[in-house]
This record gives sequence, structure tokens and C-alpha cells, in this order.
Amino acid sequence: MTKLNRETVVAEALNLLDEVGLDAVSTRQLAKRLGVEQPSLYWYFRTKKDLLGAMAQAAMAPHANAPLPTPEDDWREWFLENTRSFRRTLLMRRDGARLHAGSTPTADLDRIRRKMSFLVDSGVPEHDAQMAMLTASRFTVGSVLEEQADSGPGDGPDLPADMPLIDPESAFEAGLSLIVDGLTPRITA
Amino acid sequence: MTKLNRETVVAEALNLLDEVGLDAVSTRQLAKRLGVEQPSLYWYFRTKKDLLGAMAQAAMAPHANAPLPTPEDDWREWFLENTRSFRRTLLMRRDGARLHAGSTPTADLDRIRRKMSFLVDSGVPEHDAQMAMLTASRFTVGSVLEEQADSGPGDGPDLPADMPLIDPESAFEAGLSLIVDGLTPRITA
DNA sequence: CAGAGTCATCTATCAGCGATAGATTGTCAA
DNA sequence: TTGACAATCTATCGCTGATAGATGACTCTG
Repeated sequence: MTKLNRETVVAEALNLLDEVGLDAVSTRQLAKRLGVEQPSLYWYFRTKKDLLGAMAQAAMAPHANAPLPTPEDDWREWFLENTRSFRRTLLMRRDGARLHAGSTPTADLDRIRRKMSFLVDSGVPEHDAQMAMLTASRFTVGSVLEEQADSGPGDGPDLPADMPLIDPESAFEAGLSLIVDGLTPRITA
Repeated sequence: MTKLNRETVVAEALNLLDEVGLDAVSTRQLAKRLGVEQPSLYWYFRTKKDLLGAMAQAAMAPHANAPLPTPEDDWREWFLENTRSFRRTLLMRRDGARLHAGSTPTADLDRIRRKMSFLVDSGVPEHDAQMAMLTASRFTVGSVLEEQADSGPGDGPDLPADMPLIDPESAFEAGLSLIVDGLTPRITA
């Protein structure tokens, strides 16, 4: 048996997550997949919450490792794309938004500061830049949370034809535009 | 023993929620408080998810029963106040946002339509009105979710003095302003 | 080479959970 | 008085996260 380690456990936990959903991720199912007994996992993680935290961090890696903006970038386009990247990453995993929201994310402060600096250098007042980043991120989490909400059988209440059930991506783009359009007139440059 | 009923169970469940938090709400604890054995609850609720759904609906009653806008209202002021009411209601209960997000809310379609009509009558294009309502509600859920995130001991990572930890209400108001400001220039009236 | 130490895993077990089956009681109607 | 139905009970199931403590397997030291 190839030896276990934190990364292997997290990787397999994310596979399990994708297959069965967050509520069905149990230490026993995970151990079974790893060919190991359930208490062995506790050598690598003090609690299941710790495991879920590590899973959340790993799941967000694509967004956390995406390139930072360069001074030539258009702030508006960058802000849109950055928020879309966040959303795409949440959508990559089943229940990605719940997993993310349930963890206490160890934010990469340096990364955030670089993004903020870029916006400030582009003419966005610091306070507005901070609020816009926060707003977009919370809006995104709220959106994906809803988009990924369990659509089990007998779930959806009657949809009246007169309010025609918007597609999640369009709704996200519309909200994102609203936020960016609210930010735009505050530019000083 | 005064007889049990759905409402009593839900009311006591919400009390329990406030005391111990969502993760610790169990049918056994709830039954104990009601002076009843645990399986008895299953007479009133088919599953625990059903109970949580009823709890969510009851918890949102203050917002769901708030007065609708009148034609004299200023749409901007009303939109702000409506979103604040939603936030306040989520904040009234411990883990209110998680409880709400975890349920499949049986939206009161007629209420929503009346709000939409008000906005449209105030000059907001229908599509923009719909997107703005959605955006504000998702932003609010995302915000309160974060605000209510378990702040157990040893939770908060080091806060550097240079990014000074914004207060939740101000951040919410700033984001809400951004959304309304994005909507404003789309008015046709 | 012997022994000590420590890493990683195991077995066994705990208390708690949501849920179901089926017996039992209480109340009201025919 | 009997029968039906509503509401609750007892007993139990399989599952969960977590802990204690034994065991095997390396590795380093003398």
C-alpha cells in the first residue's frame, strides 16, 4: 500500500465529494476508498472540520493560483474576469460553494493586497475597491450556493410560465454588471 | 401535557437553534425540551429536513409579512429598506443565513410579483428589476452567511493592522449602495 | 547487532444521530 | 360498547465522528 499523506487524503476526499455530495462525505467512506481503516484519518486531521477546511482550500486552488493583474490590464475587465474565476472555481466541485462557505478560509492577504493595489492604481478609491471586492465575492458565493442547491426529486415548486426561470449564468452576469456599473462612476482617474 | 402541534414544535426548535446553533439542533434535544420522546416528532415532520424547512419559513416570517410598497414610495429608498429587512430577519436567528440557504424556500410568488410591479411602475425596466432583486438577495445571503460564520476560539487568523477589519453593517451598506447605484442609471422614467 | 523511539496504522469501542416498526393509550362517534 | 383514529410510546437499526490503546514497521544510537 502506497503510504498515505495529507494531500492524498484531501484529493480522494474531493473525488468522494464530487461523487456523493457534501452531506454524504463520511470519514468511513473516505477511508474505504483509501484502503485504510477509518481512525487512521485522524492521524492526518484532528477533526473532520479540519479535513473539510483542507478540502476547501485545495478546491479553491485554481482561483488562488490564477495570475495577478498587471498594470496594463483594464480594471473593469479584470474585475469581471476575477469574479468569474471565483465563480468558476466554486462550480468545479459539487457543493463547492457550501464547502467554501463552511470553512474559515485562510485568505492569502498578500494576494488580496496586490489586487487592491492594482485597483487603486487604476483610479479606484481604496475604500470603494475594498467594498467592491467584498460585494462581488459575497454575491458570488450567494449565487453559486443557490445554483448548487440540492435539486432532488419533488423539490422545485410549480414554476409559473409568466416568470420564466432565468439561467444561472445570465443572472450572475447581470448581477456582476450591476456591481461594476455601481463602481464605475466612483473612479477618480 | 399540553398537546403538541406543528407550530409548537417549530417554535421550540427555533429556541433551541438560538441556544445551541444549527449543528447542535437534534431531534433528541428538541424532543427533550418538548417533554416528549424523540420519535414523536416524526408524527409532525416526515424528515428532519422538513422540520428545518418549516423552521426556515417561520424564521423568515418578519420579512415575509412586512408591508408591501405603495405607489408613493421612492423606489430607491424602498429597495434599500427591503434588502435591509431581509438582512435583519436573517440576523434575528442564530445561523439564520445557513438555515435559510439550506432550505428550498417556498417563495411567495404573488409578493414577489407585487414588488416587481412596483419597481416597473417606478420606471425600472422589468429585466433589470428582476436582476437587481436577485442580486441584492444573493449578496445579502452571502454577507450574513459570513457575518454569522462560527467564530469559535482560535478561529480568526492574525489580523494585520493595515487592513483594519471592516464592520459587517458598513460593508453591507456599501455593497447595497453599489448595487442600487448600478441600477439607478437604467431607469427610464 | 540490540534496543529505543517514533511514525503510522490497527482493533475495539463510545456516545450520539436520523429514522422505522409496531405496540399502546386516549378520545370521540356510532 | 365497540370501533376507529390520532398521538404517543418502546425498542431498535445502521450510521456517524471521535478516542484509547495495542501493534507493527522502520530508523537511529550505542
